[in-house]
Amino acid sequence: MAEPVSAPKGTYDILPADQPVRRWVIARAEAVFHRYGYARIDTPTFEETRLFTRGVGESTDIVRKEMYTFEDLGGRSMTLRPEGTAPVARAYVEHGMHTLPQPVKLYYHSPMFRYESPQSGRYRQHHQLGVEAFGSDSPELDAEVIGLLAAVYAELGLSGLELRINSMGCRECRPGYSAVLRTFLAEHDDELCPECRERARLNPLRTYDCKAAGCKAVLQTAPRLPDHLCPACAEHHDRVQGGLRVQGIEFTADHTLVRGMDYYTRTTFEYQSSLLGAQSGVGGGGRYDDLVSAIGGPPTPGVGFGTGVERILLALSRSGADLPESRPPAVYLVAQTAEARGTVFELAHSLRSRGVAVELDYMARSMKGQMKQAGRSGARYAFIVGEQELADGTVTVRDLAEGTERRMPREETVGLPAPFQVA
RNA sequence: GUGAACGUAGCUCAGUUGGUAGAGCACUGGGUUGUGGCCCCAGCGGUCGCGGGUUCAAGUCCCGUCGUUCACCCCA
Repeated sequence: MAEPVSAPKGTYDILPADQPVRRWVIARAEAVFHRYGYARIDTPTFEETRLFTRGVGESTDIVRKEMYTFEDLGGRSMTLRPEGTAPVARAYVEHGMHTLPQPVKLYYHSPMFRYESPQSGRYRQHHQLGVEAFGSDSPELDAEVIGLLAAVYAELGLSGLELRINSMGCRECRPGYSAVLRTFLAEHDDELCPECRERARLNPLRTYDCKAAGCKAVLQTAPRLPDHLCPACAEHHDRVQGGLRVQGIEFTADHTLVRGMDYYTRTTFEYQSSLLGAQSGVGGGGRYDDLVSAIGGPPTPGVGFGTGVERILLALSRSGADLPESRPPAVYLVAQTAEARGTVFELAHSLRSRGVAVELDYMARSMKGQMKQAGRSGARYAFIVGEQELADGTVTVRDLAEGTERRMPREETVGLPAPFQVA
């Protein structure tokens, strides 16, 4: 026997039994996206590597150590999409969407790839649902996007989420704060972990990601970002919070919330669930007013979020909610004798072409075996064809839920009441 | 990339101080010849993750490796 092959580390198969809940989550989320005026976009699974190095940022963990990058046969460097925003921004530019009425509101559902060590709720291939709105710098749009994500979670019955928000400032005020923070960190160099010393030089804001006790202690006394926002950013931040209050959304301001992509400006936010353990983030996003120009487009503001399908599923299953299961066939056809099989096969075709979901036996099972299958399949009806039915052109229709049955001509079976007609 | 625990039938697991593998569920058949979901009986199914080592003998001890889980880290 050949050596067995298993799915790559950190990946998984989405089995038939897993599909219904997943499809339900995606469909409900899409319904909410449409309600808020977002249209679907699909971008390629891989992109030129420089889209991410320029868009997401050279100093981020994603770019530095988590990308699936490869050279194609033409010698071009390609990367499996690690996040959804940069590709959608690329498509916005490439298709001249700045000529459309702004803002342009797009959503996606796509697999993402990151070379990380897997654990619960963290995979090398996972799926995100996300939205991006380009072309408006209105703080109401930030508040709406945050509210939209809350609406998605509400639609799915996901509760117990905590929302944290922050402002990263803009290109006017952030460099000033960065410099102040860098100076401060330099003064406390000996108290920082080695990685943070590096971060302090390259991108001081990244030190907020660190969980080391020493670094956290230093940052407790560090100059705070909110105190260094320019008047325009401060006002924007206030108005976002006002917009959240209007929608009745509770949040906590967290000035240490720094997300993993360098493109964020002004608003950042994150929803966390206590049901998820260490990987508590269910979804998050923010504003990225410099991203489009960074990848070669016209200066265009934008705001959006991404939320993890697997994390939603995990939180949902741990919350003990009632979740959808797979749909059974409406009818299971039973051939009592070998001679009846031909008629049953014909009947299956005829019913299916009228839109009825039909299942039947392919394993030459006994009648009892077929009845057993019929019961387990969850079908409402068993249609039984035996010697007598064969002789007079009828079929015995057994209602498996009621335990009742009657004979009727085969042509009349399609007239049975729902759920018979459920496809 | 670092640390810890775990890795036995498709699934969930048991396996005593090392003596060449078991249960439940699932699957197949049967329980007197035209009928399911319950019950009973039988059957199918395992290179004990993989590779080395110690031993007369290893699922059981040791080392390595791969994988899973948890934590660090990072994020969805």
